[in-house]
Amino acid sequence: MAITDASLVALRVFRAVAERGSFTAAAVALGYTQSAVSRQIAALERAVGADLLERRHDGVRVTAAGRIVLRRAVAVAEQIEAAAHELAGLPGPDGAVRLGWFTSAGAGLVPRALADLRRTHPGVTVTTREAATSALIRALRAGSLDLAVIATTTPLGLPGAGTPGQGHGLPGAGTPRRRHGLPDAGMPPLRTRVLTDRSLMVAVPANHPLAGGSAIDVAQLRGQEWIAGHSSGDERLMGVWPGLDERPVIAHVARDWLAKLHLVAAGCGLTTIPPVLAGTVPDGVRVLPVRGGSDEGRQMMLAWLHQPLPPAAARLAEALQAAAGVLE
Amino acid sequence: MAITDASLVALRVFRAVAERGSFTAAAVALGYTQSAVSRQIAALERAVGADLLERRHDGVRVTAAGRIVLRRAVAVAEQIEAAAHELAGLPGPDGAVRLGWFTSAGAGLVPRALADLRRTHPGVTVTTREAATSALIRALRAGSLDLAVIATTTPLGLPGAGTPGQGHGLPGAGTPRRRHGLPDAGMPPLRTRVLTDRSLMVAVPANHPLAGGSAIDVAQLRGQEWIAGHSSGDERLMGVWPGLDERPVIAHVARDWLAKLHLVAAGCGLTTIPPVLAGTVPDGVRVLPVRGGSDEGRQMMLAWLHQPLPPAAARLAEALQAAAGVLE
DNA sequence: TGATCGCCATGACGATTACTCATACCAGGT
DNA sequence: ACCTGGTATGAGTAATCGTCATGGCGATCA
Repeated sequence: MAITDASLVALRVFRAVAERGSFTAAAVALGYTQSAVSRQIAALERAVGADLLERRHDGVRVTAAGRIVLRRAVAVAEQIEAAAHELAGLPGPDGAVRLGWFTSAGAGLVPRALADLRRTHPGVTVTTREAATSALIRALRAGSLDLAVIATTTPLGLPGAGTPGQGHGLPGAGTPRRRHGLPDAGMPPLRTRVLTDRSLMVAVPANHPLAGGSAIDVAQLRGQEWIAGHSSGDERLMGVWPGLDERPVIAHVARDWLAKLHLVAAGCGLTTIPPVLAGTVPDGVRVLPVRGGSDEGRQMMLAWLHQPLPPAAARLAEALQAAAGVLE
Repeated sequence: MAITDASLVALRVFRAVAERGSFTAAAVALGYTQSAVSRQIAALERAVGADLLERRHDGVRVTAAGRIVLRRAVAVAEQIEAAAHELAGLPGPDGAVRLGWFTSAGAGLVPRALADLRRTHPGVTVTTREAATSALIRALRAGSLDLAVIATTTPLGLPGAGTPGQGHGLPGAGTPRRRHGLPDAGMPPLRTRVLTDRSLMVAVPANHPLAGGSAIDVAQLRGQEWIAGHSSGDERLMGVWPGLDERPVIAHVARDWLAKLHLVAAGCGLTTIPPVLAGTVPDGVRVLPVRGGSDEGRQMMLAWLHQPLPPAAARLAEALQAAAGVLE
């Protein structure tokens, strides 16, 4: 192999490791796991044909070959950054904003906010894309996204959740405050704002015995059949009630919310649902809060990197905040 | 997405397209298909968020955004090249040569040559890796390999086979000559030397009715059961006789030569085999030439990029040539 | 006008890569 | 002996990459 087989990602990771002297620290900073960093470094060393880092018990040291590659990695990054700046100077669509969102926010919040924004600010163009929260955070840092709607799922053990980061309010918010549960410890710190802070609910078929009440007692969830969400990495899609104190009976597994909700409507089982989606359920589905058991609160947050937000992004942020307020 | 999502491969492909004004020409030059080039450009354009190339019926033109990226792509390539040069100046193992080889050569030629070389030049260190011929050619061009043993499989329609390239002999060979069947039309031209030029053979079980003769008539291959090789891209692993004029009965599919040959020994069927592997068959297998039908000749060639070969690589080339001579 | 050619785009598919979680191993400290 | 901090690697899954085949478009030619 040769250094021409290296990837930009590997060079970026190597730089972060070299600057921090630790795979683990670089992983946190970049939003990867230590394992991914280790593999990227190994791949780069294979490509180069030399050890770039000397492993020690308390981290790593850059070798002579590593210093050569580091210098060039920095220069490559500068070329890419220069290209980005030059491209930014080109005429482009005014008011273009790139928004990322995690799955549940897609159906329940983003469309409403975009429709409102189109009415109040027709000049703002928004492109959106769905991703897991960890990928959204990486994209913010990489400059791929301007804004992201992220979920706080700290109780589920997200990567990078060890040390709470710091967040900031909207432009002009003043003193930084610590935000509880922000799933990110990277640098530079992201700025965030809480959009909603609600407890999870359960979607039941309208003709289900539990559908007649105003709330479900957690004990009544025992013995039910569940429509489980797909579980992958940090993206634990909802399905079984998180506080269920028995082994769940999983009748169906689906990733798609539409499929899940229609399965509920058809009487195939129950599923956990965030309140943001309550307004999107089809006929034949009731959404109910759960009493008792542990608090299953979840926050939905808006995150961004650069302060101040450009006007178009600020308008979008306001629209998202307003839409979330309606849902509260 | 952002330009930071770009890959070095995409930048390299974009440069080749921009310089040639054509996806198809760039594909030939780089050893890809037009389709792969098209996808790489599309991915890069998504990353950048702008069209880099203006499509026309007779090729492509670089856009304003494309010119910016092109300049930076060249600069990035220069940084990578500089790193390679600086790394080359580091103390490393003397006489290290990187050899690539296609599957059949691995068992039949390379081990013999390496053993000979170890005896005659113990200071030469060789690392080898297996790959399909098209990937080997790409690796030579990328500087990942110093030498490659490649197969000429032009009758099987290899990518880039349209225009024969030019080849040269070993150091000091003099005037360039056209080499028939070289599966490569990229620039700069590779230098090649034919190692063997033999006809394919058939491996039959020792107790098979066809095993008693000194050769097999092509008509006798009808109705036999075959052990087929895996077929993937340009790497058509051998199995069914290429000139068979009936629909083959495939009893087994295996990629591994050892497995294939032991299946033959067990009486499970016949398989096509290059002569280079004749000396590696286990007990219970006979290898026979085939008479009649079309000529199923195949060349095994040595290829490299830079002239003159460094001393260690030249020694390896000689060892491979000598080993091939024994097999002729 | 229809056929042909050259060129890029895209569907479908299989192989490879990238990343995660879980676990193993090592060194150092208490 | 146990704990902590750190890197390496097995296993599994999703995404990406590249190929072949095919489609669409424009230009040229008979």
